[in-house]
Amino acid sequence: MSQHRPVGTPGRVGAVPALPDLPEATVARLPEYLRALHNLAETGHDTVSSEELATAAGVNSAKLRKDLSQLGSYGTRGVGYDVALLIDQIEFVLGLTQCRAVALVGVGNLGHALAGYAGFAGRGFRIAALFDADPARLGEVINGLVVRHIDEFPQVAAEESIAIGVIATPATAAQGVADQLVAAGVTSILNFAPCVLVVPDGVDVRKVDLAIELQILSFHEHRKAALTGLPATAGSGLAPAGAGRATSNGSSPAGLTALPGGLAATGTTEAAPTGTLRSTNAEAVGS
Amino acid sequence: MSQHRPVGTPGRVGAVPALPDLPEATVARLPEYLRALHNLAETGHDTVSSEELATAAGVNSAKLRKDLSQLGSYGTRGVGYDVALLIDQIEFVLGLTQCRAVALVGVGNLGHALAGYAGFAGRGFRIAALFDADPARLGEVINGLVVRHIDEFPQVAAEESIAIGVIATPATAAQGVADQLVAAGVTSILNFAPCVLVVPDGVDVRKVDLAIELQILSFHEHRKAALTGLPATAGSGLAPAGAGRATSNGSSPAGLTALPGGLAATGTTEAAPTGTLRSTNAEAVGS
DNA sequence: AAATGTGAAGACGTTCACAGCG
DNA sequence: CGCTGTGAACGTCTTCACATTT
Repeated sequence: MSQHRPVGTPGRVGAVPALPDLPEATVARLPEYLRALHNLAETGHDTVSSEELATAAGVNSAKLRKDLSQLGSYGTRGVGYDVALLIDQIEFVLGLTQCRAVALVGVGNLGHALAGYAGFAGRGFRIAALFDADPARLGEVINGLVVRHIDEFPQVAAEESIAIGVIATPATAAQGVADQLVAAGVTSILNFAPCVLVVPDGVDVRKVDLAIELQILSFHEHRKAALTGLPATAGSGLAPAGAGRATSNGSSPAGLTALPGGLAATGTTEAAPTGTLRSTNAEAVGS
Repeated sequence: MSQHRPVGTPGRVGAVPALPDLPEATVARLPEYLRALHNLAETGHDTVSSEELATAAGVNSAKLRKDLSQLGSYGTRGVGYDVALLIDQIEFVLGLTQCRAVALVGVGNLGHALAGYAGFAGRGFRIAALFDADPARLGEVINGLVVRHIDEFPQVAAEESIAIGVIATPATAAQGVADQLVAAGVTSILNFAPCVLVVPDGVDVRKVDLAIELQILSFHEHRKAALTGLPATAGSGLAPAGAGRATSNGSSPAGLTALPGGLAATGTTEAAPTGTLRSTNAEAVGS
């Protein structure tokens, strides 16, 4: 709480400003604010109020203000935030002032799509190299990049200054790949394989597991079905204007449902949690 | 809290077990436990201790025990948990006893990969239909499914009992698609488009944004670079066996970094915990 | 008057440590 | 004795409400 830096006179001297250590929850939302800000900038807005920006980013305004205040941000009371300035601030904090080179390992179904994903480019990242272990895939060209053997990684990583790796291999190969990446100096990994990665301290791992996301939704479906009793279709209202309420979620008593027998269902593996958003419900229509 | 159901005698009679309303954080971890349990089951384990399962799932044992106790789970003191039983329990709670039909909208780069993703099948989900708005893509067959026009959604949704939709369209189209899905009775949406969706109450939305994940990693890269002072590559130790420590994360003094334009921020840096998983460091090698 | 920045309160989540059971 | 289950302590995140500033 009391732990602020001596902001006495703001960034005065030459090399003063370091990175404030932001709460993780805040860090996870900054990219969202950034995206919203870029949208606003393109729409010709010069300033935004916390209310407007919060709505655009899908959070409430108090949270947004607190988040921005963490970076010692510069809003003007009575006016709002300067869009361009905020963009610079956030991009700086996120380390996006330089385009970062990332390596993608595993060019299967998903990896292929990631390699071709246009969304990375405009957001500060460049896929600098593709790797796989399968001899059959080596040499293949995707989006202008040749697929190389994973053993070439150390060399390429050094050449391209790669510090971030994306793993899109099968689960069985993921840990081995992670070890190779870490050994070659990678310090951040985005893991799409449905498994837990063990890495040394100082290496950050984030995980994206598609099946897990669906399973979480499944839980809520299950819950909603139990509450309403009727799993029917029901064409509810559209989103536009005053959205209608659907399930109340509070302290209502849970519904009952029959238990499975001695079944042994399907599935096999999955993955981890996400620090992402949850359901939103405001009144304004999106775009 | 304290809100459990009378679990007096376990899942005995016919319709006893209701859904406790679990903390979201717990729900988000259950799929991870489930995956670990399936792995254990395949390896011939009949029981697991909280310690073992926790390690396999990448969490600490106290958290795991608390999570499992929420579902009134059945561990045996002095022994551990029955693997098969726990699997059933968790699958039941997550609503995975039935295979759920999901619709995928947007068969572009990413959507294409999702349509072909094998990981869903074994995990309780079936992609039941594909949609797009682009006439050029209609009729295309992916993985045995024909791409249909989004306007056919209501009809197909009714036929296939679809309650979960996956949006993999460009951001500009996403809100419109979401409205269509909701109007047709969809109550859960997994959104891959980089935008905020506005939906009525009672509809759950989860978002997966690949660029955001990378941006979060970028932040940590930026921070680590500021701490070490040297953004060089540096091949650290391998992960296998006794993992080596990389960055010490404690109270090391913060490094300074030059600011862009006329910004000014200050402060000390420090390591922060994550809501989700973070770097792990145990000694055992993964698989 | 309008909107930011922030203490303080509250909700939520995690970790500790041990009682209690097998 | 080993391991689960859980009360209590602790820490983090969110929300409220208002003093402060332009």
